[in-house]
Amino acid sequence: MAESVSSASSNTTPPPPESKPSAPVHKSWADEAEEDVLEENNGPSSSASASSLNVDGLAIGENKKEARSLDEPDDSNIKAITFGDTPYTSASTFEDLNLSPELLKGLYVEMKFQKPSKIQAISLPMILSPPFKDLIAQAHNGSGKTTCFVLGMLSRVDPKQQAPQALCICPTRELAIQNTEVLRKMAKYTGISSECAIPTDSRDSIPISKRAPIMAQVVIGTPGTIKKWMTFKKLGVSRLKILVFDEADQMLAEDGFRDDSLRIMKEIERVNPQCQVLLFSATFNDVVKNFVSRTVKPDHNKLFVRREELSLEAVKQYKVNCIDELSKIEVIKDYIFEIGENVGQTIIFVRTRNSARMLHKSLVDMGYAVTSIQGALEHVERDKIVKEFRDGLTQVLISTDVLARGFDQQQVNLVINYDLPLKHTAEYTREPEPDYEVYLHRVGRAGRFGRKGAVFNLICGDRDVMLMQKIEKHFGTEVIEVPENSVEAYKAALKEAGLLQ
DNA sequence: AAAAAAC
Repeated sequence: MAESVSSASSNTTPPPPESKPSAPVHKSWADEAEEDVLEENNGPSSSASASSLNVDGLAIGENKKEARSLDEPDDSNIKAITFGDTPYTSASTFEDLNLSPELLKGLYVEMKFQKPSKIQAISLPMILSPPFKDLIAQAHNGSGKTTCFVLGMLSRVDPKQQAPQALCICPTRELAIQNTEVLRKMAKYTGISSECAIPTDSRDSIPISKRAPIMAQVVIGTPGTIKKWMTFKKLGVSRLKILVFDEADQMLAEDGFRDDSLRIMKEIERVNPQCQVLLFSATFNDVVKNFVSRTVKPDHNKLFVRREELSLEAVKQYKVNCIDELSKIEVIKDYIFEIGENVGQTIIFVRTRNSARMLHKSLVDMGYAVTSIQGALEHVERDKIVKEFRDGLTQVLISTDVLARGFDQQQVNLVINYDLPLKHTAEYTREPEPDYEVYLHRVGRAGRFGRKGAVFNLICGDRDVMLMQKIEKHFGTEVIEVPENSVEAYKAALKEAGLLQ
């Protein structure tokens, strides 16, 4: 059994991010790939008991000797670790993937893609080549992960068989809707049917117990509704060929959806042990990384990105010191809104539902046209707010972390962290911890597909200063301080970010 | 004691 560690050439569909003039100097990839493998195998995450070794250790322990790395000329930063001797050739065109003509047409005509992005070039052959191994895939925000698993699902579906063959589980309603829309667009010429499994407002909907069984060939939804449909035997999984977890680290995190996800996974595995499982996310922290590799089959493949390489170079990060809460609002309206209006749409992230309501009211009272979204709103209201934002009817959206992950709106060039993301478990300990993953996901709402963007972190008090420092250290990036509160200083920042002339 | 889903 041989392991190959390789990286693919950069063939991005969308405009690629500008290459950074001064790439950080570090050890060769061979060293890093090996280190990562070793670390995962018997590294500091000692919480994993010996049982973790019987699954993953088998694969990696064997492979260690033969691990090798191919240094690509293009500073490629995705590492592929494949299991066994199935050779995978990265796809430089979509034609390389043996897709149906209808699906190819969807990619070119509907999606307007030209060729696979880097993550697509590497992951699609792994997903689509027999024996259809499980895959854990990490890739940068906005790099085209959705296409990977949507295309993966569509090309594994047999169009002639009217039964659920692909299932995708997402952490939020908004993401399930977005993924369904992408899939329907891409599937336009294939005739493949799909269904979005999300809760409806109970008043005007037929209860699941009275509904016909699901016939759609692809089902995309949130854990609760999918679980419910399965429990009521309305969603059969015996014909399932492929199961996808979007934002997989959150879906399998202990404080995330782990219980729901595992229950769904187990049920599918019970009737259908051969079902291929794909886990996709931009982030996998060490704890969850260790856990997820034990939830998939031992012979899975994986793609990973080093933590330091994850921050998007095209999105400039800034911090602003604010004396109190009120001055946060003043910074937003007097400086950021003042000059930010012409640079595209803005998302303001807050930590709690209540802050979302409060900030929304304050800004509306001052005459600004903003909307807000959070999980306590009614479903129809949430859908409406998102639609208005997508249609460009609103420029500024205040949001809790409901939209922190995956939300893809290319016109968003500006992200404001009104509050820094905090790890909940750490809130009551002496030393608060930032939620690094959420931070990265929020930042990733700007700079979609390598576009330019900027983030303003509003810092208030010693705790925020410390949190910000930790974030900078964790990702090895410098977050530049806006030197003073003046229109000129913010203009300069946005110019530097490439958002203003 | 957050937020997410949803009972």
